[in-house]
Amino acid sequence: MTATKKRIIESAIQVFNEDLSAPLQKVADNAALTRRTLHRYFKDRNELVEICRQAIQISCKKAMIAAIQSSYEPIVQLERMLYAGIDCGAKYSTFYKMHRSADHNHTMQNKNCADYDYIYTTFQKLVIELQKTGILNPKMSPEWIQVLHSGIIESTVNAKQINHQNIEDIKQLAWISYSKAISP
Amino acid sequence: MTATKKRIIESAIQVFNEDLSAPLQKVADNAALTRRTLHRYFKDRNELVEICRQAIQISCKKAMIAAIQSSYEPIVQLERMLYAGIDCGAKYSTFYKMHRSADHNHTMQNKNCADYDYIYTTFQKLVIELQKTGILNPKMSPEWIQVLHSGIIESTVNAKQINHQNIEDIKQLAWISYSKAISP
DNA sequence: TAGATATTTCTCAAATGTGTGACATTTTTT
DNA sequence: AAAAAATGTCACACATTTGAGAAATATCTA
Repeated sequence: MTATKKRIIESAIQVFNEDLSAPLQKVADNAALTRRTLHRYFKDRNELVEICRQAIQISCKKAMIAAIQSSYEPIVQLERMLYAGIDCGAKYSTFYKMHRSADHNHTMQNKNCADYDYIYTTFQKLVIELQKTGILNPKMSPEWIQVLHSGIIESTVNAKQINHQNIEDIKQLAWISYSKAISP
Repeated sequence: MTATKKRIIESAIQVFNEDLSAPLQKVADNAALTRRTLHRYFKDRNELVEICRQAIQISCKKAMIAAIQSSYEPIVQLERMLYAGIDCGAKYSTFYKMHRSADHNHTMQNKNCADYDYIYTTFQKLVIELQKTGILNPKMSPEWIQVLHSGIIESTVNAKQINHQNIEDIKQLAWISYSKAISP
């Protein structure tokens, strides 16, 4: 994959994340190249959108699975999953929404869906395990803890835009806030 | 304002919230009426978008200011501001973004900007006050506590869509999570 | 520097979206 | 039930967006 193609995809992800029907001219401007060049790399708009979705899936999946496999300690796994989501930034909320939107047909035949499920059943097992050992609040459902997880990630995306703070500081703030929120 | 006009605006807010450049046909479909009817109520697309923005501002401002004025106790005010945001739902994140986007020219001449500032300087004063009295964690900046606030609201929007839980239960969960997250 | 490759510029046709007039149909009001 | 008001259907002009060819220009590479 050429550098230009990557550049277009990153630009498109940024633009489409906040306006899926934005004209391709916007994507081209954002990537600092012409629309004609953009059309040489992608058959049509649909293909570009689809490739963006794939790129988001691949990078988020990779980060989340690496986080899960980076430790055997549930609490460490949970912490690293949060950091992985923060590293994905705005992509994460799209990833999250993709498998939950009403029109999405979630099926195990689809590799992406299967991986998504692996990630979130693992997450839920982690949470239940930590609730049993008294580390997490047993009164909060795993589902709530999960939406909170993505809400905190969303917060860090906003914090980055507004505050221009050090990303490591933001990560620490996020983990402190999150772990306190869900502790008994 | 007729019921139809309201219906169109609510529909448009839903659609534009997730895709600002969506075709008007989508708005019409979502409101279960024809594009022709939609055009009878609004001069053009810009007018509809602008009216949606006004509607969001009015309803969010009203809810937030009422929350502030509903008590003299800072911690109660903070709690009610969270509930007010939750009641606004998806509108809240648009409201929040409107005054913070890069191209928005934030000026005190504009009533909406002035009101927004009133709400958020009040919020910050509240937080600083509560940090002084040891109720909130003094190590977290008011800015972070604010992005967390909107992140938690975002979480409740997702929780509603996914879990179809009782809204009052979600509010309680949200407040418990938030207050713990920001306590010392 | 010469040749290959990538990008831009300009152009244009096709597709899609927007706004409106004329008239039919439905719903509401009296 | 008749009149009035609101909504739908169809047709159309116009604007914007999309996708691609052809040639000029820029960039990279040996």
